[in-house]
Order: sequence, then C-alpha cells, then structure tokens
Amino acid sequence: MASQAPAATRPPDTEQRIFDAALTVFARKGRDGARLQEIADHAGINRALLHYYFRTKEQLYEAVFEHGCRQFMAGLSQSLRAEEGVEDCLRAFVYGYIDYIYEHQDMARLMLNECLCGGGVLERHLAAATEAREEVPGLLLEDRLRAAIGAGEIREIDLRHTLLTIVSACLFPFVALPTVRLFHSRAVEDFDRFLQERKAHIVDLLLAGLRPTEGVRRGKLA
Amino acid sequence: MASQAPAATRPPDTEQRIFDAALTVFARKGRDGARLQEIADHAGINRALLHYYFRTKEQLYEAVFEHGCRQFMAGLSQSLRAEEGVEDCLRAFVYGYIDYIYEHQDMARLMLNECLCGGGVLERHLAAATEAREEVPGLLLEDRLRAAIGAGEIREIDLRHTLLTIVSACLFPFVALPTVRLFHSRAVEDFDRFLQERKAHIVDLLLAGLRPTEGVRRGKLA
DNA sequence: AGACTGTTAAACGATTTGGATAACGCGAGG
DNA sequence: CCTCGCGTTATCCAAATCGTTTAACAGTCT
Repeated sequence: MASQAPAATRPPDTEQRIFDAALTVFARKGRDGARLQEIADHAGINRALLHYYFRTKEQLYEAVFEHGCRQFMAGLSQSLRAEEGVEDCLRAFVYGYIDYIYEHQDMARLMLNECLCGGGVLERHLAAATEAREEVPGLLLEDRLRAAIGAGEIREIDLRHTLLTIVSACLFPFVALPTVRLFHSRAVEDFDRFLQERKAHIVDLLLAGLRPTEGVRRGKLA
Repeated sequence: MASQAPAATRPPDTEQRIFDAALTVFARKGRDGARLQEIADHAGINRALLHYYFRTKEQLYEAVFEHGCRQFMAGLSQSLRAEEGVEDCLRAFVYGYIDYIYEHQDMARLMLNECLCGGGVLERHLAAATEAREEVPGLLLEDRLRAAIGAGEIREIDLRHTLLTIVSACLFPFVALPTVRLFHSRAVEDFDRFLQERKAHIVDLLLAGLRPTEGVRRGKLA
C-alpha cells in the first residue's frame, strides 16, 4: 500500500493530491457524475496512476469519503473548544463551526451530496464514528446547554431542535451559496465579511431566543 | 412539440411521468450523474421515448428545471398567504414553507444539487424570476418584518440574515435528512410528527429571538 | 386506405471504466 | 557500477454504458 510506505524513493505527495482532487470533483459532480479523467487532470497526473493508488473508482470514493469524513469530524470537534459560560460556549461553537466549514467547504458539499443520493455511505460512516465514541461536534454543546437549562441560564427548550437549527443556520449558507448570492449581494462582493456578519447574527438571535422567559408566555411576542 | 398537442390520439400522461421520473433521478444523481436509462425505467418507458419528447438530455434537464422551478416558486409564494400580525405572518411562513417543501422534496433537492455543481442554471432561472417581478417567497415576509421593526413589534435586527436563518432552519433538515436521522430518532420513526415539532420549535425560537429588547443589551443572555 | 402519433427494438458512435503492458527516471542497496 | 524496486507516463484494450438516431410497429383519426 502506498500510504504505508510513502517515502520509498522520493517523497510523493501524490496520494494527497489525488485525495484533494477527488474530493473537489466528487463534491461537485457527485459519486456517479465524477469522471476519473477529470480527477486525474485536477491532480495533474496520469489516469493510470489513479488505478495504481486506488484500484477502482469505488475504492477511491470510499477512501476519500472515509478518510475525509473522519478527519473532518475530528478537526471540527477540536476546533470547537469548550468554553466556560454557556454564552461563550455557544459563541465559540458558531464561530468555530463557520470558520471550519469555510476551510472545508468541499467536504461539507461531499457529505451533502451523499445525503442527496440516499446517504447510505454517509450514514454508515457517521454511525461508525458515533459508535466508536468519537467526539460528535454538536453533542458537547448540547450537554452544555442542558446544564444551562438546569442552572436557569437559558429557558427550557427542545435542545435537539435547537442544535439542528444552529447547524442549519451555520451550514446551509455554504451549500446554497448560489441562491444566497442573489439576495445577499455582500456574499458575492466580500464573502469573508458576510460570514463575519453571519456569525454575529446567529449568536445574537440565539442568545435572544434562549434567554430565560420572565413571566412571558412562550410563543408570543409581547 | 408534444406539450402543445398532448391529446392527438390518446391522452398520454407520458410527458408528466417523464417529468416526475426525471425530477426524481436528477435530484438524487445530479445533472451528470443521472442516467437516461434510469429515468426511462423510473417512468416505465423506452429510452428512445425520452428523445421523442425532449430531444436531448440537456433539454430534458433544462425543461425539468425551468418548469419545476417556476411552478415551485409560484406554488410556494401562494402557500405563504399573508397574515395580519407579524406573529401570524411569521408562523404562516414557517408552517407553509415546511409543508410545501415536504410536498416538493425532490425539487428542493434538485435546486440544491444545482448549487453544489456551480449553480449556473439555478442562478439564471432565479434571476429571471426575480427580474420578471414574480413573487419571491421570502421577500414578502421581509417586508412585513421591516414594518414590524418600524412599529416596534420586534427588535432591530439584520433582516436579510434573519430570513436566511429561517429558510435554513426550515430547509436544511430535508436535504440533510440522512444525517439528521442519526441524532433525531423521531425523524425516522415518525417524520410527520418530527416536522410538526420542528415548525413549532422554529417559530418559538424566532419569536423569542425577535422580541423587542427591554433595556437588555443585545448579544447578552441576562 | 392513408396519414399521423405514441411507442418500441435495434443499432451506432462516442465515452467511461478497469486493466494490462512496456518503458522511463531515479534512488537504494548490493 | 550495475541492478532492482518504485513512482510515473504513455499507450492500448475489452467490456460496459451512454446519448442519440433510425426504422419499424400499433393504434386512431379522417
């Protein structure tokens, strides 16, 4: 296996280049739509070399997904460092999440692409990751929020849905970028600034939405 | 053109069956990943008949996207009937949005798939729709929210980001369903009930998050 | 009967995939 | 120094598949 003995003669970063190229192409064209030739071109290598490293297209996809998925989840968990207060914790989550997705947009798109065509592979890998007790990014925040509810720092609310809402708000703008661009002209002019605004907005809205209710009925404005 | 004279001899719903089949397959496999054979099988017809109705794969995709997109947007706008109060308006939007997406999941997936591979076609069609002064679903709610800010019914907040957050919270669970299932066991057991919970949660969180601040600093819990 | 429409079967050319082959460059080790 | 192994390229190949075209068939209407 080439991955086990990478530096036999020269140090070939070829495998990594293939990984990156395959990730990009698979993320855009999907498992079936991606062409090996396009991946090879993107990696600047011969098509035969793809078969040298990964015997078949299937194995290449599996490897890219497996490796990428594991690395993605691990890195994401790491980037979401635990903070002291709920507020800082939530802020760190949102900021860390968006920053991380920004650096790994292709992986996010690949996972979503898997979702679109059934999600069999994705489910398998995620299930394996959670079963292996690996850190699942959102669960730490959920635990922290649960504690905050107990302490009366935030109001009682369905945490599963809250977490899903947070992830949605952070992730969706990336995968739906072309649509977002139409209404958010700033997202096309200055994407970085748009993301900064987005982070602040999400945290702002969430903190207000989770603030303990002081005699105010839920689901009512005033 | 077959679409102009559908009932020359028999009333063949073939064209519609092709549309539906193509939508389903394109939504899952993407523009390039979709195979005409799979579409034909899904529609229960011969592969050659696809070319009889739509000359090429390109034209089939374009037709499905064009027609589906227009119908989708129009129907969505209609389902989001205007309410009197801001609160009812927002509730109607969230409930209507989720209900509508539920009935048109394939179209939502197709649009997202377009986003993943660049979004050129999607941008063109959406731009044409907005330019033609057609009703863009979110904009009505945005106007209503703006008025509510003026009336002091909700606090001052970036409406573009708020709207994006709302759409994200409603839409993302559909496209990321396989992932959601892992953490939301109810989404797999009883999807309808999950969606009911989801609607209520989103409205609840939003109303709380938009509630006018009474001397409380923004971005702070207490 | 003739014309027209929806439909199918069969075939064509081009592309894709998986794989094989030979050859080349180059470092490592005998 | 020579040889061997490994990464790499070029080239070719068989099989499958894809998109597309063509010819023929089966109804229906006039």
